[in-house]
Formats: sequence, structure tokens, C-alpha cells
Amino acid sequence: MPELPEVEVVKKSLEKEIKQSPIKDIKIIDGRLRYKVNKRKIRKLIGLRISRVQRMAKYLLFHFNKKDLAMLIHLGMTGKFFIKKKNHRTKKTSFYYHESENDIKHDRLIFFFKNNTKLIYNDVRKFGFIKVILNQEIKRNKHLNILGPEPLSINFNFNYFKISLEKKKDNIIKNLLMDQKFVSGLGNIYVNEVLFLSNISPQRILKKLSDNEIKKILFNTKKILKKAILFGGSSIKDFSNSIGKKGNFQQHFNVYGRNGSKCSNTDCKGVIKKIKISNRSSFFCVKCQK
DNA sequence: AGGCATGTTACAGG
DNA sequence: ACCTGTAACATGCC
Repeated sequence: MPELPEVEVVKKSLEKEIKQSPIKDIKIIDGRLRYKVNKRKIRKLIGLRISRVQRMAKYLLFHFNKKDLAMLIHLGMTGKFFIKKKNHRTKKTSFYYHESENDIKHDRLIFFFKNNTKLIYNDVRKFGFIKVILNQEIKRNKHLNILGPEPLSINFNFNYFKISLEKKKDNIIKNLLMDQKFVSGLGNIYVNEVLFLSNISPQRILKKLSDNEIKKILFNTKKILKKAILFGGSSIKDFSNSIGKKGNFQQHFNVYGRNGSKCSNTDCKGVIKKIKISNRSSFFCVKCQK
């Protein structure tokens, strides 16, 4: 899925484009997402105006002028939004995985606004979901209430890291950073990149992390997420097409998807290796990540 | 043909 | 009850 930077970029583009006009209609083309879209509940949004779009970890939360309702969205692996304005070409708000530019067969849901703007939810693999929830349920929502601190917040700090390590000393660092209960918003790409920048092997046992290394991980996590947001996120497997909105941060990957190539540290002659950790691909330099 | 893919979670086993 | 690892979800590309 989009990780935190991609979701943040989507959030910003949605806030900019779709706040003003009321929803006129909602068409469910294929509601069989991770959870089946509840037709009755989602139609309650007709007539409402989006007042704010919020990002929580990798989730999007839509708020409306009718304050008791909210819409929770997760993009899964391949969820994305398109905005279509009258007499304008389609604007992407998210990122291509491996689709062609004009592929519409994975459009799952369309929000029609009174000003003739359309907001299309498109999801190839249907791992994403859309749920209408009550505002008062947000705090105890089962997806949201287990999330650890946002990586860019001050709550993700040295003390928090140390306290968390007490309980998890036998695990390895990659699993910890991937754990949304520990820190919420990182995924496979950015965890690989953070550990590279920190010169730490993804397999390092937690109890063998020094204080200085913990500080490096914290610093590099915040640094790389901010940088990725500035570059508009990462659009993997879609490097050449420049129509619409697209992130460029994949060009700055040091290790992700680069197995076999030389380490990008100029003083290092190491090679990037790919291994499986908890069934996910991990990439690291055998020489400078210890 | 089989393996792989930005994620989450249900489940089994400890 | 907690932790951890694995399988499953649906689809398409290499």
C-alpha cells in the first residue's frame, strides 16, 4: 500500500480539491473490498460536504459538515483516488502500481459532487476498505485504537523507544519498525530505507541496539518520511509516465528493490542483498549494515 | 507456471 | 491473555 508519505500526499490533494461542494450521489461499482461497502450507511453521506480530510498513520478519515458522521478509508496495497473535474482531464491523487494510465476497470466507487467533480476510488487488489462510522466511535475504532505513535510526532522519541524495547528484546529491528502498534505509518519500503541510512541490519536483535543507534533510527525515520512527502511520495513500477500527479521519491531509494546492485555509499564496496523477513522482502547492504 | 507485490488480520501454536 | 509466525485476502506482472 501506500505508506505514510503517500497517504499524506493523497490527503493534501483531497483537501485541496474536494472540500467545497456537497455530495450529490454515490455509485458503488464493486463494493467487495476488504470489507463489503455498506450501501445503506454510505448513502447517508449524500447531501453532505467534506469539511476536512485527516490522516492517521496510513488511514484517511473524512469529516463532514454533519459532524456525527465520518468516513474511514484504508488504501490497502493498490487503493488510489482520481479526481475528475468537468471539462478537465483526470487528476491522480495517488500512485500507480502496475496499471496503465487510462485503465478504469478497477474503479470501485464514485462520489459525485454537486459541482460536477467526481471522486473515484480505484483499487486493483481490493485490499483497501471504506467504512462510514460515527464520529464518537473514532476513538475506539478497532483499526485506529491499536495504533502506536505517529513517527513524525514528538511521541516517537528516545524514551518511548527504550521503554518499548524492554518488552521486546528478542525480536529484530525490522519487525519492530513494521509493527503498527509500535510506530504507525511505516511499511516495507521506508523501513528498509531507514535501516540502510542508520547502518543497521534489518536482522539486528533489539537488545543489541546501542543508544546511539536508536537515536539514528529515530532521526532517519523522521528525515526520510519528511523528504518522501516533499517529493510527493513514491510511485513504484511507474517511473516514466508523467501525466497527472505522481511522486518521485522512488528515485531516491538506496536499497528497496535494488538487490544485486552496488551500495550507494561511495566509500563502501558492498552489494545489496535481498532476504525474507516475516515473509516480506528485505534489502540491505551486506557490508555497511551490521 | 510460479513467484512476487507499498498491508492487515484471523488464526494456530507456544 | 500475550506474543509470534504464517496464511489468506484479489489481481496482475515478470
